Amino acid sequence: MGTALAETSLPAISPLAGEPIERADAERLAGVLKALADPARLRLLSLIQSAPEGEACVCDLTAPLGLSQPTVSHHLRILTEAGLLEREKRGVWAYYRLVPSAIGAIADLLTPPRKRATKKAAR
Amino acid sequence: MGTALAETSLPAISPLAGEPIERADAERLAGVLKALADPARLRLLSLIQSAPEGEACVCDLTAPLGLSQPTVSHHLRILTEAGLLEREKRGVWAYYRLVPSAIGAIADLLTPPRKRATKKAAR
DNA sequence: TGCGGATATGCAGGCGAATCGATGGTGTCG
DNA sequence: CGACACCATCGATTCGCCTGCATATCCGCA
Repeated sequence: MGTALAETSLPAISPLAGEPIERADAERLAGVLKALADPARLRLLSLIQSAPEGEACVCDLTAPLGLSQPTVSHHLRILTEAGLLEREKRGVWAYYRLVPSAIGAIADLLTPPRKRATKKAAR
Repeated sequence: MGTALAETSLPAISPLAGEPIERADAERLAGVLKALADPARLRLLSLIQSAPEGEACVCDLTAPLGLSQPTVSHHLRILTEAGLLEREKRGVWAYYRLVPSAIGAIADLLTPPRKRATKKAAR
C-alpha cells in the first residue's frame, strides 16, 4: 500500500488544472498532500534534504524536531508510504533520503498548464 | 486568521528546499497544504477553475460534489481563508474564483530554487 | 412589507490522526 | 555471551476535522 506516487499511480493522477478532476484522482492527490500537510513532516523533509549527504537517520531527527522517537518514526513511515522518502538500513541505522523528483511531481500537478507534451486535446 | 497566502505572509514562508525551515514556516505552509489536502476541496478548486467564467456559485457546486450545501459552503470558507479563493457576492449569489497565483506560489515553495531551467519565459 | 430562494453559521456525531510510553526485534561491541 | 544502542510496532489517549441537520441571515421581488 502507500506509494501513492509510485510509477504505477502517479501518472494516473490528473493535474488540478484543466478539466474537473475525478473523485478517484482527487482522493489520490489529497492523500499525497495530506502526507505533506503536517509541520513535523515538512521539517523532516527539510532536515533530511539539507543533511550532509542528503540523508539522515532517526536519531539525528528526534532532537531538532522535539518529538519522541516513535513519533518521528511514525512520520517517516507516512512520508515513505507516500513515496516521498526512501529508506535504506545500514547496520543499526535507518537512513532516509528524498525520492528525487517526488515533490517536484506534486508541484507539477498543482501548477497550471505548463505546455506539457500530452495528448490532452486528442479528442 | 486565514489568508495564509496573503501578500503579507506568503513571502515570509521559506521554501521547503534549502536550509531547514523554522517551525513557524512549517506550520504556515502546513496550514495551506492542509486546506488543499482534501478530495472535496481539490474538486472544488478544479470545478471553479474550469467553470465558464472561471467562477461559480455554491448552487452550481453542490450537485457535482454530491455534498450538502452547508458542507460545500464550509469547504469554500476553508479555501477562502487559506487565500486560495476569493469571494464576490452579486445579488443573492456568492461567486467564488481562484486567486490567480496562489496555487502557483505553493508549487514554488515546494520546488527547489530553480537552479537550472531558466524562467519559463524561454518559450 | 412580506415571501421565497441562496448562503452562512451552530451544533453534534463519528472517524481518522498525532502523540507518547512501553515493548520487541536486531545489529554492534566489549 | 551479554549489555547496549537504534529503530519499528502496539496500545491508549487526546484532538481535530468532515459531514449533515437545523437554523439564522441576507437579498430580490411581488
